[in-house]
Amino acid sequence: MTTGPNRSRKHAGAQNRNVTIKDLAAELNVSITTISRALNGYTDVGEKTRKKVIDAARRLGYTPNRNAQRLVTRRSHSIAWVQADDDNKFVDPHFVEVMAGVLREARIDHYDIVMTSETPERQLAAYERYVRDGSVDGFIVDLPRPNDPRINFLLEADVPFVVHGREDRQDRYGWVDVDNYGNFYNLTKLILANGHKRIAFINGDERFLYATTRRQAVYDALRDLGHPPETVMYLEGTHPMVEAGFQLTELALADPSITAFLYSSILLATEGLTAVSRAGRVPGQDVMIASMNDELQYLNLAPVDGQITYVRSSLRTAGRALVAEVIRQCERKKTSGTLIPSLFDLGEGVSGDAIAGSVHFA
Amino acid sequence: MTTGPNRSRKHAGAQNRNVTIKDLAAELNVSITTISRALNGYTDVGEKTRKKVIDAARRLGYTPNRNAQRLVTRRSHSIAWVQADDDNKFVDPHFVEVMAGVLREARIDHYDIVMTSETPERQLAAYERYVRDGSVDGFIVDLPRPNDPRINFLLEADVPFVVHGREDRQDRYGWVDVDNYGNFYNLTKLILANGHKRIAFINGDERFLYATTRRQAVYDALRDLGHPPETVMYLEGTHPMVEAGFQLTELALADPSITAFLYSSILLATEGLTAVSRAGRVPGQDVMIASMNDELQYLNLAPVDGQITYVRSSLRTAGRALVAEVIRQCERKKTSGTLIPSLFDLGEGVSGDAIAGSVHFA
DNA sequence: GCTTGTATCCAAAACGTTTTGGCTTAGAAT
DNA sequence: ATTCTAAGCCAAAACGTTTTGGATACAAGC
Repeated sequence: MTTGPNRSRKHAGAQNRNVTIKDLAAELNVSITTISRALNGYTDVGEKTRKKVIDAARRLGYTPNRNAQRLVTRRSHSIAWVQADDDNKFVDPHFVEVMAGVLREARIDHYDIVMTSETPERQLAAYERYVRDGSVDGFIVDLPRPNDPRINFLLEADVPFVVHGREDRQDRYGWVDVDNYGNFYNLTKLILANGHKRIAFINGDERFLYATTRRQAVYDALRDLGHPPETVMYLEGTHPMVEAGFQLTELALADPSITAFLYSSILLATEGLTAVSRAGRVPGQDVMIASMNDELQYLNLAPVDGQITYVRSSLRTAGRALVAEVIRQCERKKTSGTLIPSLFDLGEGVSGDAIAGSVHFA
Repeated sequence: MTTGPNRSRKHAGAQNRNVTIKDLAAELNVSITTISRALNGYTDVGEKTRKKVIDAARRLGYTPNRNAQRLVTRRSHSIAWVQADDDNKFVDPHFVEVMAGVLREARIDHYDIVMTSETPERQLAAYERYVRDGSVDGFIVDLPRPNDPRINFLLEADVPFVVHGREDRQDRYGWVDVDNYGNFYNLTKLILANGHKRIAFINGDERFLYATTRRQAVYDALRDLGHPPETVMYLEGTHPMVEAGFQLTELALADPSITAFLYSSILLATEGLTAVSRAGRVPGQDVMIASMNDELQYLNLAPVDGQITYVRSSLRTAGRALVAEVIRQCERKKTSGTLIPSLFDLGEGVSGDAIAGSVHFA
């Protein structure tokens, strides 16, 4: 007598059997080939037959078994999105915003998004498994780091994927990104144009490339406009950038020569605003607060209206573009990078045009 | 000549073929049956053979094709989580918190979570399709409404699912919930015990049952402690409860007899705190702010420390329980409801014990 | 009448597993 | 010597599709 496998896999059993292509064929006295071809829109089935098939399919509630389809076509019509779960860190409102776009776009093309979280050490293993077991057709890669092993692997495996963000091999894969450099260059320029002599820059986590790019942009702007690097007090938050906004701003407030605060995220900025207000400083009057605004839907900016100068950029749009791109690759159309456009949006009390205006300061 | 289907489904092509069970069998000169049984831990394969198989599998990088497994076992080892995408509404920080738990637990049991967003009208269709095409083994249902059609359908289809929240048929399915009634009953009791005579209650969206339950709890507490219903000014936010906190609080502030503010979510509460402070009122001194705290990881409560009295309850834990329960059903163990325990957590300036203490007010 | 073409249809193979129901062989029990 | 048991292996069927390579019938062209 043989016994079952070690990890007992009891069957769900008693699953009310769904109607199959065979049932349909029997019902209509045609071959299963005809059913399949009728339903998939081939031209070699007569119009009356096709109608008969479609009607019967609807009537009997026939839906092709996805697993059989996946097996024979070798396509799963799903894409994987592996989250880094380094204990508590992957939860980030920015991420949800992207996800909204991802899910929306995937739905349109009838793709499924399969989401997993994995600890950093085991992430790569998850990718490998998904590639080898045929679970998914492609991948979304988030928050790339320098020389990211996930990208190494996916390039090597030659499997469709898209990156949210860029690194040095950006010409070898599809990516979607905001213009981090341009936006922070312009924000810095704007602050300087308003006469500020010292700036606190609260950046994101430099383990991720977007933060590095932003830092470079800020210092480049300083240099190009003839200001010394000491103009900025540089502060780095850790990902996801919470708890940081308040504390780091308080730190910067200790130096009274600082009159402008530049934040890498609107989330940091709103916290910073609280700290600034508590310290008795008045945004738009004796201090300027600038930030990137990723248009987090849940975040109510009404209370801080007119107190923060920001550049808007839709993470949701980025999410949609991500899926569009990876699906394009799955269907073997050409690969390309997508730059998500940003909008300059100035708070109240703004004078002049977008770049020159806002909270003028001697 | 016949032409292809209307919606052209080009194959991804050139997929470097993965190693199959046949390859492995050929390599080792054993049958595929033996490979399968060796890898799945059956006892009718010799130990030397099993070792040989396992070694070769690792060496050649063999991973069983998931789609073939799904087809033959009729189990997908994945569960669906369909989000309502009524344009902008499904993005909610509470949701992410639950998701963190969901993904974490799913990973442990090697289940995949397939996520979709669907417009409200088409949600049910998504459920039907998933049931019929064998994509998933079970479902997670979020934010149940009264007589929820999704629950009707899933009960009818007799397919594993779990509900985050409860409604009147809670004995017929597995669910996970916080003790909404108990928590708000106690919070109200606490406010009254501190001598407050008028309370503003900013609740969540009553289209969802948790909000209704909370309202009932508040009014029951009033009644049980002999206070008239007019004690509370009732304000309802719309889901997801953003933009509401600030405005509704301002509205309530217009009535100076109100000295306590009770919020359905810490998100509302922090916004409300801003409004209260702006109005020159001092939390913990001339006004009390109480709330449910769902332990949103990204939300920095340090700045508001000691100013809000709350009951803590982990949405992440709820997420984990959701998955555990639905998997239990998929594997045909018994079904049960899970109540997520809450913690009373009082702000600074608290006197006395958890229920009687906090911000005493004449 | 014979060929060619066209419109419909279909049998069978294939996808990569798991599972069923054996079949050997070797040793123990009779 | 025969029967029984257990250990170890395997061929074949099955899961539900899609796709290949015809087959059939009928009309048109010669």
